[in-house]
Amino acid sequence: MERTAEENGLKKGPWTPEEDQKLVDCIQKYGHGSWKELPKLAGLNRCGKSCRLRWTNYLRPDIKRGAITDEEERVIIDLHAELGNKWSAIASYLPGRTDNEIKNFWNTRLKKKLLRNGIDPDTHMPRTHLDTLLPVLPQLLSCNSSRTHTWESVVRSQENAARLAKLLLVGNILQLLKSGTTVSPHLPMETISPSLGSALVMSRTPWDSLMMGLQSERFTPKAEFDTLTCQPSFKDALRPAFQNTMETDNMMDINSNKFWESSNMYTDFEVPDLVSASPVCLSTDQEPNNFTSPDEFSNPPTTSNAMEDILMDDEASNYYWKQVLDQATLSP
DNA sequence: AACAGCAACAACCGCAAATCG
DNA sequence: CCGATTTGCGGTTGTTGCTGT
Repeated sequence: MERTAEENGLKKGPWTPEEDQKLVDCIQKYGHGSWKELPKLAGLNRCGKSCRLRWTNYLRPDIKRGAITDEEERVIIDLHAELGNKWSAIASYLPGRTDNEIKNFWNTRLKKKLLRNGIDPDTHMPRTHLDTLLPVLPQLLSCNSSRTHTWESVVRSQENAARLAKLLLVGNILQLLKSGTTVSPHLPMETISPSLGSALVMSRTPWDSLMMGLQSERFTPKAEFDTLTCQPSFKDALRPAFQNTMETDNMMDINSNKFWESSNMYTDFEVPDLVSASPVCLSTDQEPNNFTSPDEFSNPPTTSNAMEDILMDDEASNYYWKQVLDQATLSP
């Protein structure tokens, strides 16, 4: 059993220039056939493990000094999307860079950079949490250009808001499924998004046109994210669906950029964490839903198959939901 | 000037795979 | 083949230096 350096009375902590020199001299003279034996040969009061790390991460002559370049950054992002946290594998593509350096660079900079741009650093996909919708819903509901809100126009606004909610729901489900998380259609809606359940049941209108947008290849989340520029093209991904669902009369034109620019939806937007599909998250103390639905819609189903009730509500959408879920389940 | 907060980086630890006897 | 030892990897922690108050 390996004992720690402390247990062996060996030195820990930062290396001194003298120690570095001893290590370099020793390796130049004898090589590093056995890291275990090397400290004795070099006259160092360090464990072999510490010597190896110091050599591979800092003293090796082929170490590339200086900041990681933009090009290297691009490579790291791409390889991470491909390989995950296989730092040594990623490092093998970047001559002179160590796995430790890349790992640190990822954890301290790239991770934050991706998060700032609304990208989940684990999945490299846009973070389409359903609750991102909530700040937008009031705007959707109030974006009628006319000052006089007819009941019909209000209902229509709400229908479109619900459509947006559903669209984001699909994106979230796809993301969860593709990331390997199992989502049962029998889970209550609150499991997926406690705050959005009531919003989703507001409208029970057919939304086949929404699905047309979804089915368009442009929706594929990964294809919509430029890993190099870290710019999610979330807007463009959603646009096809809205071209079909949004009415131009009394509604802000979804194509005019006015909505997107003012909604702050994907720029400088603080994107919350992905919701977990785990029943652990089935708490009732979630943030209150700041969306007030009309009375007739204010009783979201609470039974165990509530989600199924909602998603499979009408025949038109039933077929599409099954397709979407099947597709997502089959995807690697 | 002193302090707190934060980011960046170096180094350590634990575990698992590979190698050795 | 099997247990012990070594090596490699990834996650985490500790230290240092910078910046803002």
